[in-house]
Amino acid sequence: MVLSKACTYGILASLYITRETNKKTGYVSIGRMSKELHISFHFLTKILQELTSAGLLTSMKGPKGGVALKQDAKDITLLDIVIAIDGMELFSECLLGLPGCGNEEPCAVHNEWGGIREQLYQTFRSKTLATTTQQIDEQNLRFALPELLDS
Amino acid sequence: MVLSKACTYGILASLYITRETNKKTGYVSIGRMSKELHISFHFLTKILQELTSAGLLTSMKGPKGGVALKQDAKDITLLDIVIAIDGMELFSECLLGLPGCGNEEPCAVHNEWGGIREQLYQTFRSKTLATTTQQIDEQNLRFALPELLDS
DNA sequence: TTTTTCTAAGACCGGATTGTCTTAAATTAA
DNA sequence: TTAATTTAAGACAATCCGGTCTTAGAAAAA
Repeated sequence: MVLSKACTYGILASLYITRETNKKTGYVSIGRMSKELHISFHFLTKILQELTSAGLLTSMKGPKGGVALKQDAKDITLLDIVIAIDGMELFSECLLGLPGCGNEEPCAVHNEWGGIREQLYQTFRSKTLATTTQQIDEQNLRFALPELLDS
Repeated sequence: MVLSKACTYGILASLYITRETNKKTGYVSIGRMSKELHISFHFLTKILQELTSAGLLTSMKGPKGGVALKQDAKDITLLDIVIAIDGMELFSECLLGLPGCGNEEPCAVHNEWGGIREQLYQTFRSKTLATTTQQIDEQNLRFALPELLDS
């Protein structure tokens, strides 16, 4: 798995918050969000706390409370969220896990992976919450988990 | 982590086997290999068993036994090894983990991730054990874990 | 045949990640 | 002030992966 589950939940939740705060001012309830995105409430809360302490979100307790973007949606990138939750390892580590791998001592796939990794970085960096939610609305893209089916 | 540790160990071991069987005929001892690559013997054994049951290696018990490539080194790609150990998920799954994501119902990063994923796939597919070991020798590339330092 | 050298196979443990639950604290509304 | 709503925080359980260990079994050598 390239991104941890916590990280993908963090991205989906951030997109949800962006769309909701477009509609109405104020905070978005974590309880309501967890229901609509089909993510465990307590797990989602923990993830959003990480984004809050990273300075990407603010929160408010009590009735009418919830979370909101701390910065403008055009100033938060998906890269910010990935780094806040999963850290920088994805963009710095050797694909084969060789500790000293670098330009001086490259491994067998160092150059290829370096290029791919850079594209991944630029992809996350170029997508802000604003542009991504706009894209979602225009192209009717998916950004939520489906309800789990009972089997 | 893009590849599991088991998968990277499988790649490193396969490259080692290719280089050793270049020198002498017959089988490569797992015990000796685990020492030189600094990988746990029993863990390496488990990984090599997966590669054996996937048809990439053969094994022989007893003295002078060990493992060997079942096919020619130019017919085994790094992709074969990745798929044998980690499966196809890396090359098929949605980056955001949305179950139904595809061309009909794309997620917000579907197209970008699709392109990157394809490059990753082609990189692994284009590198055979033969070409990669040749590259390692010519360019003096790293393909083994360093000995762990006592601290 | 017996011993030694190996791989085969699977039980087992520890730590990280994922996910659940409970309690506390803050804020609003009545 | 009191009650209701909501996040904060942390304990806790379950699951998966990485790694270790033990026993079995096969093949070669003595």
